[in-house]
Parts: sequence; C-alpha cells; structure tokens
Amino acid sequence: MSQCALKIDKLPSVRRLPAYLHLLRELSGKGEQFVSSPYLAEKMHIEAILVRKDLELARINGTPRVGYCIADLIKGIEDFLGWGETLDAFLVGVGQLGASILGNRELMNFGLKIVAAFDVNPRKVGATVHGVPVFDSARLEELLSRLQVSIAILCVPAAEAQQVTDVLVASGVKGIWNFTSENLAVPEDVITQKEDLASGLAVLSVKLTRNKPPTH
Amino acid sequence: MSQCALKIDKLPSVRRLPAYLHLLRELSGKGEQFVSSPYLAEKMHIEAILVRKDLELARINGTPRVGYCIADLIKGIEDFLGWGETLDAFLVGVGQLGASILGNRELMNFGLKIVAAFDVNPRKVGATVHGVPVFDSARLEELLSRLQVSIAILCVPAAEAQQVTDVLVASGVKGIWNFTSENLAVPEDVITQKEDLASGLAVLSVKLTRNKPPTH
DNA sequence: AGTAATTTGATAAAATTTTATCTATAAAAA
DNA sequence: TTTTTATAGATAAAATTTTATCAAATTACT
Ligand SMILES: NC(=O)c1ccc[n+]([C@@H]2O[C@H](COP(=O)([O-])OP(=O)(O)OC[C@H]3O[C@@H](n4cnc5c(N)ncnc54)[C@H](O)[C@@H]3O)[C@@H](O)[C@H]2O)c1
Ligand SMILES: NC(=O)c1ccc[n+]([C@@H]2O[C@H](COP(=O)([O-])OP(=O)(O)OC[C@H]3O[C@@H](n4cnc5c(N)ncnc54)[C@H](O)[C@@H]3O)[C@@H](O)[C@H]2O)c1
Repeated sequence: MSQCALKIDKLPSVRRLPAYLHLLRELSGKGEQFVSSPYLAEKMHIEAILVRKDLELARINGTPRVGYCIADLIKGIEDFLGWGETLDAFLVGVGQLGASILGNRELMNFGLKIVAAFDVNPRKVGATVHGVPVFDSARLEELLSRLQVSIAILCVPAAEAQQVTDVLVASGVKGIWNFTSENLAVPEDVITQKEDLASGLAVLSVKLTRNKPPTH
Repeated sequence: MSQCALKIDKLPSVRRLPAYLHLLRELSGKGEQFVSSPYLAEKMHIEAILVRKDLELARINGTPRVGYCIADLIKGIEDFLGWGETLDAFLVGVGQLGASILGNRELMNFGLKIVAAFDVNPRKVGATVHGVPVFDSARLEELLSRLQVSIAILCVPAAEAQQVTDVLVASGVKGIWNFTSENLAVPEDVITQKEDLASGLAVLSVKLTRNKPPTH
C-alpha cells in the first residue's frame, strides 16, 4: 500500500477543516498545547469519531489519553489545504458583497490575500477599499498577465458573470470563487467554486418546517 | 408503504433546490413551458439522473420525451422548501456583511423577508437600510415578542454571537442563520444553520492543488 | 400505422460518508 | 506497582448519496 493511499477528496471533511483551524488557533492563542477529539466534537456539534476521521487528512498522529498536538494539527491542516503560503487573488466587482469581502479580515487567516480589485464603475476605480486598490476592469487582462494571480473572486452582477469569466480564463486564471448565481461555463482545467447563499437558507427552511409539530 | 415514505432529509439534494428554482424561473420568464433533466443537468454541471432524483423531492411527475412542467416544478420546490408564503426574519448586526445581505434582492425571491434589523451602534439605529428599519438591539426582545418572527440572521462580530443568540432564543426564535464563525450553543428545539465562507475556499484550494501537474 | 428516438421513473449497484466496535496505549489513580 | 480511565487508531458496519441499467411512456419521423 502506497504512502499516498489516503483519499484526498473527502469533500465534507475538507469543508469542515477551516472550522477546526479556527478552533485550534483560538485554543493555541489561549496557550493550550493539546486537544482531544471529544472536545472538538462538542464544539463542532459532531461525533468524536468523525473528528478523528477528518483529522486523518492532516496526517498528524495523536497520543492516547492526551489528544493531538495543536501546533502540529494547525500546521498539518494548513499544509493539506495549501494555506501555508498565502494564495494571491483578484476580486472583481466591488459592490456591496465585494466590498464586504474585502473588509473581511478573517479571510486573510485562511491563506487568501486579495492583491487587487476591479470594477467598471468609474467612481470606484482609483479608490482603495480596505487597503486594496481598485482598478478599471478593462485592465484585468493586463494586470493578470503581469501579476500571475491564479485565483479570482467573482462578485459582479449575474448578467456580467460569464463575460467576466471568459476574460479571466483567457488571462490564465485557474480558480474562480463564484458568488454570483450563474452556473459558469469554463474549460476543464479551470476550477470553479460556487457559493450559494440560498442553499443554506433551504436547509434551514426544511429543518424548520420538519421541526414543527405536525398539524393533523 | 405510506405516501410519506419519501425521505425528506436528502441534504445535498435540498442544497441544490434553490439553484433549480433559479434556473426554472429564468426559463419561465423566457416563456418556456417544459424542461428536461438533461437540460438542467448540463446547466448545473451534474448528471441527469441526479437531477431526476433531486426533483423527486418536489413530487412532480414529468412526462417522457417532454420533461417536467416548469410551473409545476417551481410550485413543487417552493412548497417543499416552505417558500410558498414568505418567511419573516430579523437581521442582527448591520455591518458590512449585514448591510450587503439587506441589499440582496435575490434573497427575497427565496421566501425570505427581512422585516427589521438591529444594531448596537447608535449611528446605525434609526436609519433605513435598503428599505429595512434598523432598531437598537436593546429592543430585540420587545420586538420579537410583538412581531412573532421565527428566523434571525446573525451578522454580529463573533465575540458577540453567543450573547445575542441567547437573547434570540429566550425571545422564541426557532431558526438562526449564522454568518459568524462561532459554533453557537442552542437548545434542541432551535435550528442553526452556519454559513462558513472558508469552507468553500478550502474546497477550491484543495481542488486547485490537486489540479496542478505533480512536480516530482 | 409503424418505427425510431428521447426521456421519465423504478430498481439496483456503486461510491462515499458517517457511525460503531474493539484494541492498544499512555496517563492518572489507587 | 497495579489498576483504572480516557483517547487514538484500526477495522467493520451502517447510512447516505450518486450513478447505472432498463422498462414504459410519449412524441416525432418514415
Ligand atoms: N449582496 C449579497 O449579500 C450577495 C450575497 C450572495 C451573492 N451575491 C451576488 O454577488 C453579486 C454582487 O452582488 P452585490 O450585492 O455586491 O451587487 P452590487 O450591484 O452592489 O455590486 C456589483 C458590482 O459589480 C460591478 N460591475 C458590474 N459589471 C462589472 C464588470 N463587467 N466588471 C467589473 N465589475 C463590474 C458594479 O459596478 C458593482 O460595483 C451578485 O451576483 C449577487 O447576486 C450577493
Ligand atoms: N464581511 C464578510 O464578508 C463576512 C463574510 C462571512 C462572515 N462574516 C462574519 O459576519 C460577521 C459580521 O461581519 P462584518 O464584516 O459585517 O463586521 P462589521 O464589524 O462590519 O459588522 C458588525 C456589526 O454588528 C454590530 N454589532 C456589534 N455588536 C452587536 C450586538 N451585540 N448586537 C447587534 N449588533 C451588534 C456592529 O455595530 C456592526 O455594525 C462577523 O462575525 C464576520 O466574521 C463576514
């Protein structure tokens, strides 16, 4: 059996990793050295065994009766996610959502560094939003080829999404974090990750209605 | 076998329903009457069979060679999600993110109506953000008991999250849409849905690194 | 009318994800 | 020191989710 036999695409586990990271950093900040799976499980409202399965991704060994070394875990998760060194990104569409993402300090803790933003609105171009310069989106191609950024955060209106995407792809962007409601068409070698606010609301709605006492 | 044997908690399917709804409404707006699973599949970048499985939740019968009646599907999905009549909600924390959610017209298409917002900042209290009045959060309990709202959208700083949650729960809120990074503690009969921006970024990061040609 | 093509829906299989069980290990307690 | 206890890690089982297969239904075509 190869060293790399561990499945890397446990999507639900990957989605939970940032939440572990957040907790672990908090603990680390408090001076804690070790943490146990039951502790993390209680915080995350999941089962301890699932925590242990998730943490297998980080390839860190815990010690019985003690738990995991927090520093090692943090390092292991960061390495797994590729968040060791910062990921440079562009943000396109400095509207309500875009500006709020630019102002979200927490994202920086997750490996992401937004180095430039773009907008078509001349009133926004030239400004600096939360320390990030806003350029005219006509300059996207030029700056992308100059700065070698591989991730773009898409916050334009849905109607503009595909068109902007085409420019991004043509300029060599390899990953698009898509906050619009468009289902973007991209070549095979480009990854898109769509954030759909409504899907969370759907889950909440369904759970709420199922939670109500039946009215027979 | 009972009529209600259909599983209601197919979480991944539920999460996809809003995306179907969006597409279906778009088609309906263009005057289309019917839609097939292969068409929806192509748009959503999933398999047609999965579309059919998902749409089973709506309990609408399609007709072979024709597809599904779009109007029926829309109605079926809305009914399943409880989005037929609007869900009234409060939003707490009118900061960058909160304001951007208040300004997001699309959420209204998803059954959610934010009837009031709350903040501690006296400079925000009294204002109207995108048509929604902002009250002092000291008045949360009072207004909750008056307006009988069962959903709250939580956009306060993480450090305030649990404390605000306790007030919400004490005032009878049954569902909390949590945008903070806190893992909220709530009684059993209260549903929380946590939106974690970073988990999407984690998936994107992992897929990106796995997509790179191996450098051996 | 008859045939071919497309799509739904039922059933089954495969894959993935979560949970359970048990053993080994390290620390704490007796 | 010995016993007890808590926890990791291995293995297996269960549950969930996705994918495959195929028959039935409906439309379009010849
Ligand atoms: N506001 C939210 O809470 C929220 C939540 C989830 C998703 N979204 C989605 O995010 C997107 C943006 O939403 P918003 O509320 O920020 O809208 P917005 O109108 O406030 O912002 C859109 C921005 O994009 C800019 N823009 C338009 N065309 C552009 C182009 N071709 N290139 C570069 N910039 C361009 C506009 O000038 C504007 O600044 C929408 O697709 C929306 O559906 C918004
Ligand atoms: N900005 C983003 O893109 C983003 C994305 C995801 C999650 N979040 C999370 O959303 C939350 C808010 O983020 P933000 O960027 O809008 O921060 P922000 O500081 O801009 O807004 C916070 C708002 O909450 C108000 N507030 C503070 N204490 C309160 C209380 N007890 N009751 C009512 N209101 C109170 C503040 O006055 C402020 O208006 C944070 O937890 C953040 O981590 C933000």
